[in-house]
Amino acid sequence: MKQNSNVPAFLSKLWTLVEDSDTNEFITWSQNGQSFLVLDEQRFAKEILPKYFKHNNMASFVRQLNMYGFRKVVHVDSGIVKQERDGPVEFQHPFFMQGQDELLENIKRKVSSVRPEEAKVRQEDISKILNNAAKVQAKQDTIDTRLFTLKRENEALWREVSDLRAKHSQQQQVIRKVPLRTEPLKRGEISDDIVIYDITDNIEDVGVKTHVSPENPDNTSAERLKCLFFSIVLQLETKGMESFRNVETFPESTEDSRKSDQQLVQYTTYPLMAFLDGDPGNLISETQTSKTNEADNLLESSLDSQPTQSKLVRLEPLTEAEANEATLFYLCELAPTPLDSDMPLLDN
Amino acid sequence: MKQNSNVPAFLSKLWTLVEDSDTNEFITWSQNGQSFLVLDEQRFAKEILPKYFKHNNMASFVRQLNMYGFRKVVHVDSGIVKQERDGPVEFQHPFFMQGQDELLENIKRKVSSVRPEEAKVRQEDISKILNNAAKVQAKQDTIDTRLFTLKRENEALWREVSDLRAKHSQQQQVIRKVPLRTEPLKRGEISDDIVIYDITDNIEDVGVKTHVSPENPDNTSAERLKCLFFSIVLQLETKGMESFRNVETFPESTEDSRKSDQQLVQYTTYPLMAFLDGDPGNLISETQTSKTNEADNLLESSLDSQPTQSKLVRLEPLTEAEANEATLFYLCELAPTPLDSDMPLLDN
Amino acid sequence: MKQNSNVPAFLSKLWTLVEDSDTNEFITWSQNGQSFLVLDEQRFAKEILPKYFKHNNMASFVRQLNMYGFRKVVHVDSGIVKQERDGPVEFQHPFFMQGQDELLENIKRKVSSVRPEEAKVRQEDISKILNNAAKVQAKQDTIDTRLFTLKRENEALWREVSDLRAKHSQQQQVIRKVPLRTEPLKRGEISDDIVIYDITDNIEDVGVKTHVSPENPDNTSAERLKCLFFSIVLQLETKGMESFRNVETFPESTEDSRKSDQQLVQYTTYPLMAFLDGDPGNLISETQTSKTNEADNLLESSLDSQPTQSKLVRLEPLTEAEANEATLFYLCELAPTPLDSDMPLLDN
DNA sequence: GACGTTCTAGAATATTCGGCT
DNA sequence: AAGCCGAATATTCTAGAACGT
Repeated sequence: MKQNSNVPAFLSKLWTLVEDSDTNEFITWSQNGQSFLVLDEQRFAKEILPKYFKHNNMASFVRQLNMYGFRKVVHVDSGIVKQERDGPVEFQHPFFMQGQDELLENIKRKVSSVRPEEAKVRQEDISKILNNAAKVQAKQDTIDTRLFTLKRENEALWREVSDLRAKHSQQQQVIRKVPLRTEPLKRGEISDDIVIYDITDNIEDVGVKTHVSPENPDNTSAERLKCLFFSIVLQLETKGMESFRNVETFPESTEDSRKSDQQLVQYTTYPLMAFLDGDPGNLISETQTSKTNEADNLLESSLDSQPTQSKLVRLEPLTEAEANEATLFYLCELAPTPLDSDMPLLDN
Repeated sequence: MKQNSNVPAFLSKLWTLVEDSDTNEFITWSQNGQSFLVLDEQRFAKEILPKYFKHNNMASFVRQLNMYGFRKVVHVDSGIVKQERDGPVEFQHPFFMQGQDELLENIKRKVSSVRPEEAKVRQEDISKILNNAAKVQAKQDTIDTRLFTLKRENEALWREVSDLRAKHSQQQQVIRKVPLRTEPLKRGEISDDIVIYDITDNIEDVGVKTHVSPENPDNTSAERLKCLFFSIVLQLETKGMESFRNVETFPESTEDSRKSDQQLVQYTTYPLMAFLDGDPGNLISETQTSKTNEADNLLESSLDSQPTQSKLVRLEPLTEAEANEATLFYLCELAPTPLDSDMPLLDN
Repeated sequence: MKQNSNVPAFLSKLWTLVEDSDTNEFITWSQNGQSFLVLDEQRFAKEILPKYFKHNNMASFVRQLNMYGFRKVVHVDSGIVKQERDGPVEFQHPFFMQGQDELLENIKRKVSSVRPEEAKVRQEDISKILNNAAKVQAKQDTIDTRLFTLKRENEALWREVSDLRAKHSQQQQVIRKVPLRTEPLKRGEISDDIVIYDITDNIEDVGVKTHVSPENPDNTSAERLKCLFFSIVLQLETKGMESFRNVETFPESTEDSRKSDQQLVQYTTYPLMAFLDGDPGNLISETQTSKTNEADNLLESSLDSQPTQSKLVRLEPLTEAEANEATLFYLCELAPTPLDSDMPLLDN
C-alpha cells in the first residue's frame, strides 16, 4: 500500500498486519473479508503488537480501533467462560475490507470535541446564559401580567366611557324637553361676560402657533390666519354688542340709572394692529358714560398716539346701534388692509 | 471477613483474592500493604479471574477496580516495552489496605448519577438556548404588538374622553340657559357663561388636530384656515341661536313687553360658505318681522355701490337689530375679498 | 518519590533519570543543581530514553521538556561549530531542582488553549447568545418604559373619566331642578332634534376620520372642506330647527297672537348635496306662512337670473325677514367667488 | 435496583511531524 | 539554524453506557 497517503500510521500498520500472511496465526481477515480476527489475544498482544506499535497492550490496540470507528463483532458464545482459550476477537469497519486499501482514507479518527478548561468555562457560560434566560422569562411574565392588567383597565375604561356617553345621551334627552329661558340676562350676569378677552387669547394662541410654524417659508399663510383672526374678533365683538344689547333692553332698571344708561356706549376695540405687528397694542376700552366725549377723546387720543397704519374709528355719541356700527366700521377699516395684498388665501 | 456485610461482592472477592496466599503467585499485597500487585496479568486473567468472577478478562477486572475508585500505580519503567513479560500491575485504594478489611465498607461504587445531562447538554443545550432565545424574542414581539394595541386604545380613549368632555360642555351651556324650577338663575350660576369658550374649545381641538398633520405644510395651512372658518361659524351660530332663542320664548312674554321688544331680529347669515367652497348652494332663510325697509335699503345701496368685493358698507343709522344684521352682512362682504388677491394679508 | 502523586509520568521519570547515579554518564544535575545536563546526546537518546519512554528520540524528549516549560540553557560557545561532539545540552525549570522533588507538582504541562474549529465556532455561538440576550433585555427595558407610560396614561384616563362623571352628576343635579316641558314633542320635532345631534355627531366623526386618511392629502383636504361645509350647514340647520320647534309650539299660543305672529317662517334649505358632490343643487326650503310671494319671487328670479356663480342678487324692497333671507342668499352667491381665483379648492 | 460485564468514549499525557522565528 | 510551538496521532488510565443478573 501507498506509504505517502494521508492515512494515519495506525491504519497503515493495521492493514499491513492483517494482510501479512506471516501473522495469520494471530490476526487475519475474516471469512468474508469484511472484518478481521485476533485469534490469540495474549500472544498477539505480547508478540505482535510491539513490532508495530509502541506498546504490547491489547487495550491500547482496542482503544485505537475504537478511536477509528471500528466496532467489535459480538459472538453468540461470548458469554461462555472457557477455561483454556477464548474465541477469536473480531472487529469491523465499513471502510476496512480485504483488498480495498483505497477505502482506508475514508476512515477518520475521532477528535475530542472539547478541551477541558474551555469546557468548564463554557459550562459556566452556559449556566450564566441559562440564568439570564430565566430572568428574562420571569420578567416577561411580569410584563405579561402588567399588560393584562392594563388591558383590563382599558376595558373598564371603555365601559366607563360608554356609561358616561349613555348618561350624556339621557341628559341630552331631558335637556331637549326643557324650555329655554325666557327673560333676558340680567346685567350683572352679563358684566361677567368677559368672553371676548378669553377668546381673543385663544385665538392668539392659535395665531402664535401658526405663526411660528417653520416648515412653510411662506409666512403668508400665517398672515392670512391673522386676517381671519380679525374676523373672529369681529364676531366676538358682535357678540359683545349683543350683550350690551341686553343691557339696553333693561327697562326694568331704575329710571335714574336707566336714563343715564341709555348713552351707554359699548364697543370693544382691540389692539388688532398691534397683534398683527407683534407690537403690544393699545387696548382701548370705554365704559359707560353719560354721553360725554370722554370716551371719544380717549379713543381719539389713543388712536392718534398710534403711529402706524391702523386707522381707528371715531365713536361718538352713539346710540346702541351706532355703537355697533361704529365698532364694525372700525373693524372694517382694519380688515380691508390685507385685501390689497396679492396673496390668495388658499394657495399652495 | 464478614460475609453478611454490605460490602459488594467484588470487594469481598478482591480482598479474599489478595489475601489468599494460594494466589500470591498472581496477585498479592505490595510491600507496604497499601496496594496490591497483579504479577502475571495474562495467567491471572485466564486462570484466576474465572474462579471468582464471571469472566476472564483483565479489562473487566480493571473496570471494576476503577468503578470502586482504585487507581493504577504507575511505575517509572512503565514505558519500557519488554519482549517477554511485563512488570507487575499495581492498584491502590485508600481504604484497601492489608489487614484492615473493616475499611472496605468505605469503598463506594461509583454511580453514573447525573452526569448524562452535563455531557450531552453542551452540544444540545446550546440549541436549546437558541430556541429559547427565539421564543423569548417572539414573545417580545407579541408583547410589543399588544403594547401598541393598548397604546392605540388609549389614544382612542382619550379621544372619547375629550369628546365626552366637549359634549358635557355643550350640555352645560344649554343647562345654564335653562331656568331652574325653584328660582331664577343666580348671578353666579350664569356668570361664567362660557358658551363661546366651549365652542371655541371644540374648534381648537379640530384645529390642533389639523395643525399637526405633517405631510403637506401647505395643506396644513389651508386646513387651519378652514378650521378657523369653522370657528367663526360657530361663533356666529352661537350668537344667532341666542337671538333666536329669545325670540322664540317671546310668546310666553306678556303682550306688552312683546310689542315693545318686537324689533329683535334673528338671522343667521354667514359668508363663510363662500369662503369654503366653490360651488354655491342657495341657502335661503327667512324671517318674519314687522320691520321697516331701512335695513333693506341700506343693504341694497351698499350692494349696488359695491364695485368689486372689497368695498365696505356703511351702515347707519341702525336699530339694534339692524346693526346686528349689518354686521353680518358686512362680514359677508369682507370674506370674498381676499380670494381675489394673491398676496398675503399682511406681507412681510 | 511518591508514585501515586499527581505528577505526570514524564516528570517522575525525568527526575528519576537525573537523580539516578547510574545514568550520570548521560544525564545529571548541573553544578548548582538548578538544571540538568545531557552529556552524550546520541547515546542518551538511543540507550537511555527507551528504558523510560516509548521512543529513543532526543527530539521527543525535548518536546516533552518544552511541553512542561523547561528551557534550554544556551552556552556562550554555542556559536562555535564543533566538528565531532557537541557540548552538553542543558535544560532548566524553576521548579526542577536537585533535592526538591516536592516542587515537581508545580510544573504544569501546557495545554493548547483553543481548538481551532469547534472551539471558535462555539465561542462565537456563545457570544451570539450573549449579544442576543443583551438585546432582549434592552428591549424589555423599552417595553417596561412603555408599559409604565401606558399605566400612567391610564391613570390619567381614570381621572378624566372620574372628572367627567362628577361633572355629569353635577349636571344631573341641575337638570333635576328644571321643569320639563309638559307635552310631548311632536314627532317632527323629535326626529328633527335627533337629526341635528346625530348628524352633528356623524359629521364630527367623519371629519375626524377624514382627517386621518393619509393616502391623498389633496383628497383629504377636499373632504375636510366638505366636512366643514357640512358642519356649517348643520349648524345653520340646527338653528333653523329651533325655529321650527318654536313654530310648532305655536298652537299653544292664543289664537290672536297666533294670527298676528303667523309670519314666523321656518325654513331649512341647505346646499348640502351641492357641496358634497361638487355640484350645485338648489335646495329651496318651504315655508309655512301667510306671506306674500315677494320673497319667493325674488328668490326665484335671482336664481334664474344667475348666469354663473358670482352674480349678486338684488333684494328689495325687503322686510326685515326678507333682508335676512337676502343675506343668506347673498352668501350663497358669494361662494363661487373663490372659484375665479387660480387655485381651485378641489384640484389634484 | 444495585451490581457485574462488556464495549466504547473521555481525558490526560506521550510521541511525532512540521512550521515559525 | 537552534529553539520553540501547534497540531495530529498514540498510549494510558478512567469513565460512560448498555445490558444482563
